[in-house]
Amino acid sequence: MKKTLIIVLGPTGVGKTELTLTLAEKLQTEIISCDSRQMFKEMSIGTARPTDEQTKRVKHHFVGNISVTDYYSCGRFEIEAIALLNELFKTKDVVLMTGGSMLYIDAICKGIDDRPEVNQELRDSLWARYDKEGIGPMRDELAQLDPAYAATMDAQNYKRIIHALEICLSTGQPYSSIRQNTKKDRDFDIIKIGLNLPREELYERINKRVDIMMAEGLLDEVKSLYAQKELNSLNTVGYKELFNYLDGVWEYDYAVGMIKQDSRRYAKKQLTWFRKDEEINWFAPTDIDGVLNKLKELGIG
RNA sequence: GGUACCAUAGCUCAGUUGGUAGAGCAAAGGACUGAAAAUCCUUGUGUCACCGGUUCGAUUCCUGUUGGUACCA
Repeated sequence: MKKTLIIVLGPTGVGKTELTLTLAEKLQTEIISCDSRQMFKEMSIGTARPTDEQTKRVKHHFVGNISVTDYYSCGRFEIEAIALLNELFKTKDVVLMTGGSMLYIDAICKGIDDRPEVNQELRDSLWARYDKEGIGPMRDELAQLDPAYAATMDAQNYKRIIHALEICLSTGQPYSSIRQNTKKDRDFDIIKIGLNLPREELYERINKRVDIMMAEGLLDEVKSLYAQKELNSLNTVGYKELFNYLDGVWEYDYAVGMIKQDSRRYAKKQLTWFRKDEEINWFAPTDIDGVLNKLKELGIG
């Protein structure tokens, strides 16, 4: 029998965790988190990571399993999560995945090109160069090394330009020749369940959740990570704003307001991404019966 | 109560020597294959507070009203 991966996705704060837990209990299975920030063990409150009580109810994977100082990427996630899925499918017909990291979801559903991992020294030197001379000369160099990519690139997006240069320089090949963007076939079925709410309601939930995080001690969590604030893992909503507060750049109330605003923007960005995915079956986060009926219709449960 | 100043986009404000108006922020839309909770792009019609007057024409000038702010009582 063909195995099935059910992915519960949606914008931040919509209520994925609770619905997925209920599903996991009904389906007697485990949960793979697909969240690029809940993996970091030092970041708990600010990422709304599942509680100990919740992870006791159902076994979770990729939650608090690495450190903020570790390097990670969607490429690694593809390799590790697919390996885990193969393992879980030995004993289970259905496995759940949930999260809102769009690129990570794509890495599982469609796969991602094999690409050499970043050489940290090269990356550091390119960023030092960017700080010094700006993106112009680097864009020109990339256009020399990879005219095909340069023709389609976003000329303002320095982060992507620098990464393309990284690949060109470390492999000696044009970035576009490595970026094949071919879809990998999976030997399991995928069902996508999307959760959403009317925009206003979603934003209210997000705002309220930020207040709850603050009450739960997010500021202390952020203080304990202050020394590492330059790490990419901490370039994260909820953390970057409070670093500004701790640095005296922002007032406390303003910083908390900015966490809310940045969270709302993140949710909007996620919805933009998900909107074009026609495979998603959309439900309200409380509509567990609707989800179960849909799954039954598809032969699950 | 008196005097002065203010009232323009969701917010903060600019502006029109009288020819119906534009910035920042917010918000919305979008791109996106290895740092993705990142990074980047696009989008500004609103009874110019209300009533009346002057004028070919008023958001702009004038009278009054309402609301706000400051000072004086």
